[in-house]
Amino acid sequence: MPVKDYKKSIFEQFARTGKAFSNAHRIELLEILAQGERTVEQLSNAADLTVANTSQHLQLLRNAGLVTARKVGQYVHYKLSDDLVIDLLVALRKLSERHLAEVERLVNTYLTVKDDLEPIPINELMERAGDGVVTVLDVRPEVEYKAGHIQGALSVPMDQLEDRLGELKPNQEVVAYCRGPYCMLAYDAVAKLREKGFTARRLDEGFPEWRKAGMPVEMKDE
Amino acid sequence: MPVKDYKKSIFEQFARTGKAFSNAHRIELLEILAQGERTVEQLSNAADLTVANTSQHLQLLRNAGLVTARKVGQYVHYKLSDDLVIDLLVALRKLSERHLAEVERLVNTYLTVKDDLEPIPINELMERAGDGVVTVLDVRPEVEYKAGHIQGALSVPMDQLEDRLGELKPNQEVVAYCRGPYCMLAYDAVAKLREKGFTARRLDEGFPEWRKAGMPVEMKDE
DNA sequence: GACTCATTCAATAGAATATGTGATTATTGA
DNA sequence: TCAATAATCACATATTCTATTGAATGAGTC
Repeated sequence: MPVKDYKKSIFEQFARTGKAFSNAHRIELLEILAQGERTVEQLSNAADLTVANTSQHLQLLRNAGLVTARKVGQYVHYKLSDDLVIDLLVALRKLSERHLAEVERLVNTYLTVKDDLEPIPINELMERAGDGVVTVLDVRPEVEYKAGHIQGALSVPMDQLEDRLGELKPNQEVVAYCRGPYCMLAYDAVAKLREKGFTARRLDEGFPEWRKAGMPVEMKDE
Repeated sequence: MPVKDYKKSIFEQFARTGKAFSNAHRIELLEILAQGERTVEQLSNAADLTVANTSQHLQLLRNAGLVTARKVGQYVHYKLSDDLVIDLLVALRKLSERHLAEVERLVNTYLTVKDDLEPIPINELMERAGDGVVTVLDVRPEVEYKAGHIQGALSVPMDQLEDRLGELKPNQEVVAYCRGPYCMLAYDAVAKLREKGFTARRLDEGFPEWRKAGMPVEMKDE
């Protein structure tokens, strides 16, 4: 095989990986999988796609080596094949934010409160959580909490927050987190908590970034 | 705009960036541009595409915000809009290498000498170049050298190497570099130099990585 | 102003992709 | 064994992407 063909085929291989990121639904699926393992049905619900369609996108992602599947009974569980996929997702987010004015517009329109909430960086939360002086609040749906969460975090899904305020220590600062930079659950939670008189901030990033940073993670039990 | 639409449009924006990386020719163009600024004609030659086709791919890349163009006389010079693009290219390479067995096969087939050549990492070259004890050799085509090269490097394009061996100090170690991890020029150069009795190694990575690492760079003059 | 050259544009045909529908497979539990 | 369910497959269709061709633009030159 001449060098020219070698070059051609290696770029084709890269493009195969790139193609996985060329469709909005697939990116959404990957972002959901960045939270943790999910079944096809869960994914199709979360991304609002038909099951067949979801399945096909997953096949493509699997062929590109980005996700792996394991069958448990009649369910097939998919997950990201490793953290390099998260690296690429993060690089894609950063690049898009930097270069597409439209992204910035969308983010500003929807996350206007962003600067008011004084986000706390991962490192700082890690230190302070160790001292036991903050309540770490996971406001994602319970199923996502069960699949993996920050060590010591309390699960209070957003839609139950108002009813369960009594479970929080009144004088302790609360740090809420959710899925990642474009997830609005934690914003809503902090707004609600402050409204009710709590001292609350949100984690700078989401659960995938926390795990990626090598910080302690738990599964299932609180 | 409801949250659902917001989510939809933000993933669509990410996909727009992703699409740029979904075609082998476009990735090749980006890799070439990672070397430095190029005109449309240079790009079309290097990537072996028609000018019109090259131009169209460049439009797409420009719309995605990945490259910028400036017109000088009748020539249009394109370059990467910033280093985040290189970050994404690198992430894409790494991910593809990890997950596509085919990439590994290609790399092994063509770069079998890889381990024999004891590549020198960027940091180490930086230290040793400061002491003036190594000759740094740029074996890319001269036009690429002129567009930017490692400070103090000597330009000896691969096809002239054999005729210009006299310009090298015989007792000094030579470090050759070229475009990046999949560029074979530096491998060929090291093999040739060793054959002729020189002590030669190749730089671990290429010029884009060197510049990216914040190491000193020169343009035009040697 | 006519000419040349680099680049872009516009139109087209053909290839690849995305999605919905309905059938098929695999597994579980009755 | 049969029914129910999760997931995949197979096909048809609409859409999008890509490469090609030839014309248009626009800057420099004679």
